[in-house]
Amino acid sequence: MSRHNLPLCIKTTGLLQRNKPSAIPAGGKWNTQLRDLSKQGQYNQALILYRQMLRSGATPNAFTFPFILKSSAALSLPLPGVQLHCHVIKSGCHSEPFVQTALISMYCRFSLLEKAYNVFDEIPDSARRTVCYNALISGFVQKNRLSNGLVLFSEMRGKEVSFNEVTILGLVPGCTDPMLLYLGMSLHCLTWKYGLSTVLAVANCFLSMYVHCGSIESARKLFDEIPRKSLITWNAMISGYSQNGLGKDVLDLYQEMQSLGVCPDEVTFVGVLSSCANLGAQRIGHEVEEKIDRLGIGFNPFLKNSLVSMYARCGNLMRARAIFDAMPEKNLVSWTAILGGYGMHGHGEVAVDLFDQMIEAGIQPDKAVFVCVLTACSHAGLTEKGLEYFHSMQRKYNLNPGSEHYSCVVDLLGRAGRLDEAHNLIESMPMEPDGPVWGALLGACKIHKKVDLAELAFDKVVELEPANIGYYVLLSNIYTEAGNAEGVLRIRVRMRERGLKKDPGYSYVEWKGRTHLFMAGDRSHPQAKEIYAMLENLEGLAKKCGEKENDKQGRDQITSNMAVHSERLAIAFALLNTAPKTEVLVIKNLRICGDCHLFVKSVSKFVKCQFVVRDATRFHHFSGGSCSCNDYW
DNA sequence: GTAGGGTTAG
Repeated sequence: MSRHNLPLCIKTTGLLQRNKPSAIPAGGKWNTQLRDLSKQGQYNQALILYRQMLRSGATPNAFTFPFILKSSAALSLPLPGVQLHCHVIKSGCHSEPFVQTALISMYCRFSLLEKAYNVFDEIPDSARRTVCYNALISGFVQKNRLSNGLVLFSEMRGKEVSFNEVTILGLVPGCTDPMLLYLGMSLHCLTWKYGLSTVLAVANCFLSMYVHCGSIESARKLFDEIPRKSLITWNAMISGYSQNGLGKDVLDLYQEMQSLGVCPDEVTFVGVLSSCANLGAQRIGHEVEEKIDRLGIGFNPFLKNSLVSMYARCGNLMRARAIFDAMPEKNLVSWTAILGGYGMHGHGEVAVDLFDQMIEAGIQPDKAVFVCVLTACSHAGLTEKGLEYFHSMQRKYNLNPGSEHYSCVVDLLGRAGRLDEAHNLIESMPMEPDGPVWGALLGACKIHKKVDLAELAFDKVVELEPANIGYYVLLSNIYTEAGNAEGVLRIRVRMRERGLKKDPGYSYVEWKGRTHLFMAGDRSHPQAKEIYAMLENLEGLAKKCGEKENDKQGRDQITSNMAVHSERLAIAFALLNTAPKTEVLVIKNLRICGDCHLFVKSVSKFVKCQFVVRDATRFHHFSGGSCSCNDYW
C-alpha cells in the first residue's frame, strides 16, 4: 500500500453537523489510546488505531483530531492530512481552537502555507490566541519566510495578544544570516524585557542564532552566562565552534564537558569528529570512535558518516573505507565523505570510480558531491573526465553548476595548461564570477608562469576580495619567479595601502627572551640578509629531495602561501641562530600543514639538530629526514 | 484528556 493511500474513508452524509461541534463523545477509550500512542511517538500506530476507530463506527471529536493531525504531520503524510481536514469539517470540529492550531501546524509541516493561513484566517479576530499565532509564525519561519512571521508577530503585538517563549522560539531560528544579527539581537533584548530569557530553550535558541550569524564571541558569552546548561546547550556551542572551523575550541569544550560529567550524545560527537577531521587529530577521533562504541550508539548513520569523513580527511583511507564498506545503508553524505577523502589525498581515480559506483547504486548526486569529484579530477590530472562530469551536471542531473563548480573547472583546465579555455569559461559564466573562480585562474597562471593573464585575474580577484592576502602573495610570487622586482614592489605598496600588513599570516620564534616575528616577504628583521640566504640554501636542499610535489597543489597555496612563507623565514632564523648550538630545536605555534611539513622534513635531513614543532593539535618531531607526530591532547 | 519550541554529518 502506498503511504499516500492510507484509507481514511469516512461517510460523507450524516456528519455535516457544522453547528454542533464535538458534542458527541467518542465511544470507548479511543482518544486515551490515541493520546498515548502520539505521546510515545508511535504515529503510525496512532493512524492505524484511528482507522479502526472509524471502522468501529465511533465518531472522532475535538479531542481526537489534535493527536491524529500531529501524527499525520510527523509522518509527513500530506494526503491523509488533507483528508483529515475534511474529517474535521465533517465532524464539526473546525472551530475548535485546539484542532485549528493542530491543522495550522500540520499544513506548515507539509509546506502548505496557504492552507495553513486559510485556517488561521477563518479564526475570528477575537479568538486568535497566542498558540495559533505561534503555530503559524514558526511554520512561516521554518519555510524561510521570516518576513511573514514578523508581520504576524507585529500583528499580535498590535492586537495585544501576549507572546511567550514559544513565539520567540518560532521566530529566532529565522535569523540565520549575519545581515539578520541586529534583528536577532533586538528579539534577545525583548526576551530580557519580558523575563523570558531565563527559559533554557530560549537561551539555547539565541545561542544558535549567534552561531548562525557568525557572531561566535557573542554565542560564547551567552553560553558562559547560562547557569544550568543542558546537553543541548553544550551541543549548540560545540556545533557552533565546529561549523566556524574552530576545531581547537571544540576539543577544549568537549574536554570541559566531560570533566564536568556531562555525557555527550550523537550530536556532540558529530561536532567533535568534524573538528578532528579539520585538525587532522586522528588519535582523538579514534578515541571518540571507541567511546561511541562503548555507549552503544555506533549504529547512528550520522555518526558513521562523521567517522568516515574524519578518517578520510585525516588520510587514514583504509579505516575510512572499512567503516564505509560496512555501512548497511550508505547515503549521499557517506559517498561524498569517502570519495572526497580519496580525491583529497591524491587518489583521483579511486574517487572517480566511487562516484560512478554511487550513481550505479541509484544515489542522486547533489552540488556538494560534484565539488568533490571535480576537485579529485583536477588533482589527479583527469581533465577530460572532469569536463565530462561538469557537463553532465545539467544534462543528466538537472543541477545548475554554481560558481564553486566553475572554480573547480577553471582549476582543472588551468592545471592542464589550458588557460585560454579556462579564461573563456569564466567569461561565459551565467553568474558573476566570484573570488575563488578568478583565484583558480591566478593559481594556474602561477604554475604556467603567465604573467599577463595573472595580472588580469589579480585585478578581478582583488576587486572581489580586497582583504584576501593570499592573492597578493600569489601574484608577488609570480613576479618574483619572472624576475619582475618592480611588480613585487608594486604589490607590496598595494598591500600597505590596504592596510594588509597586519595579516595574521605570521610566525614567530622565541629566542633569548625575545620574540622574533616573521611575515611573508618581510625584510625588516636585522638579520634579513642572512635569513634569506639561509632560506635559499634550505629551499635548494628541500627541492633536491622531491619537494617539487608542491606545484601539484598550486591552488591550495593561494590561501596558505603567506603563512607558509613566514614559517620558512622563522625556520631559517631558528636554524641560523640556534641550530649550531642546540640539539633539539623547539618551535611553537607554527602551522605545520601541507608543504611546510614537507619542507621541514626535507631540511631535517641536512642538519644535525632535531626539530620539535608544536602546532594547534600536536607535536611533530623531525629528524634525519623523517617525522613522527603525536597529539598533545 | 487535546495545540505551538531549541542542538546533528559530506
